[in-house]
Amino acid sequence: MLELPLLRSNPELVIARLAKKHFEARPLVTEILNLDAERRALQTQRDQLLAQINQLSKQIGQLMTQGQVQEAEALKQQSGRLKQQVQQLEHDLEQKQSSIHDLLVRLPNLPAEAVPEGRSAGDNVIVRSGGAVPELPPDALPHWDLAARYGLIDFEAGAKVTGAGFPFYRGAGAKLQRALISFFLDQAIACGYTEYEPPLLVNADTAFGTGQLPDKDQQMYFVPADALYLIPTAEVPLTNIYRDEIIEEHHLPVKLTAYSACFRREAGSYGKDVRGLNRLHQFDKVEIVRIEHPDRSYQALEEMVHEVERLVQMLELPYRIVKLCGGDMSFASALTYDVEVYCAVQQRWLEVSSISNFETFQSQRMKLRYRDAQGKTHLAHTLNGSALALPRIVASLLENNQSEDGIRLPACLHSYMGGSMLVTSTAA
RNA sequence: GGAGAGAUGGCAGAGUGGUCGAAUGCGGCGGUCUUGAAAACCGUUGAACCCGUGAGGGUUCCGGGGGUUCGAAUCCCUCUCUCUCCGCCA
Repeated sequence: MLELPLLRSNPELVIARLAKKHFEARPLVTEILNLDAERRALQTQRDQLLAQINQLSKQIGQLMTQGQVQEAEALKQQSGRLKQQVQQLEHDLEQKQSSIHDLLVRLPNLPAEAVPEGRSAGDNVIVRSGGAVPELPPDALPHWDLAARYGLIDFEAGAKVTGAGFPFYRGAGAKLQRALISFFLDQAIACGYTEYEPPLLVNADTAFGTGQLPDKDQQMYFVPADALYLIPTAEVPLTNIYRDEIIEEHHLPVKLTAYSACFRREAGSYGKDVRGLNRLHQFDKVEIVRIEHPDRSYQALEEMVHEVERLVQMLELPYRIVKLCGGDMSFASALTYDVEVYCAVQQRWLEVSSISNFETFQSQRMKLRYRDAQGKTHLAHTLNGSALALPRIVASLLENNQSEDGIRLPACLHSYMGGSMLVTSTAA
């Protein structure tokens, strides 16, 4: 949610910046500013009336203690008339306020200066890349066939027990999940993040705070009996820890990490995008979250990209880092980098992390502030990124590291897995 | 699930209809003192919104929402949460 004072002071800037996201903001901005002016006029009127009523009440109190009942009665009547006017104003005021809010939440975040122009994923900018694409024999298998051959993942059992997109991991496949989660968490902790284990269901206020509500409710699973949502990412509970909080400036930055299962309905997806591990309804992910001082949030974003880059380097996967263009960015983001790994058999780049600076977009909704040395409160900047999402990492590890001997593990996982091979071909 | 108690400022904790945004203590900040620090003493110390160039003024907020009243932290209704006891349970 954008800050209203920014719209008031510089509406043209807002409109121009949102054009980069291919969002026509002028009608909304104009309507918001009109309503805002009306709202402020109403509040001024109401406050003046309330001040009069408060004044009268004090006088009545004095008269009563002096026993001047008749005079007091006259003032009571006067006060009653004013109160009726206040009620009407209050009603109008609430309407204006909720109208403004409803319109304001429809404005996307402003893209940062550094965001490239562009309309779709094809216009994203490759920042850098690394790792070598392996040479594979012509009979190399895609990960879903490898998973079946070595008994690592049982998609059919998942479909039977729950539905498509809810696989069982099995044997070395299950252990690999555990190993990756531990590896990712250990790396995040080494970078100074505090580990949390969050609730997997959240209430509506929380879902609103990070921007899943009101627009993206169809992406979340919902439990109606208790009005709770299954989290699509640990970002949601983690960031909301600080909803409605004021953090002392010297406690910044706040750095949080958590492993969680993530639940996404992914309505409308189909075809090769959802084959195997490419897109699931439930998956595992380690998330990193930061709450930063506005002056250093972009430096923090770069740090986070490097932290994630190091993970894919240690996993010895071919990767590239992409800066998203205005048209491909999410509603709430000011600047986003995606980290993608290459799956050598599918011959596709798969997104395994998305790292964003939301500036004050989330903190405005959440009233997440910090207090500076002068005692002034300001909105903090929030950032988050995947570090990392597991399924596509697993897909890439399987496809890229296969040989006639089995499936090799990168060195960083040897201690977690108790060996250098995930599976050997004798196990097939 | 049943019974009871409670929710007040960063924390602890007073306050049961008027001058209460709220005593007091701790913590924080500023100062006096000190070579420096501690102690002591003095002062100060919540958030949001509106009007105003400013100085300043006004309004709201004592878990959330609603009500009674000229006037509510204080009375009533309701919801949420916490604690204690019982039941159930990984």
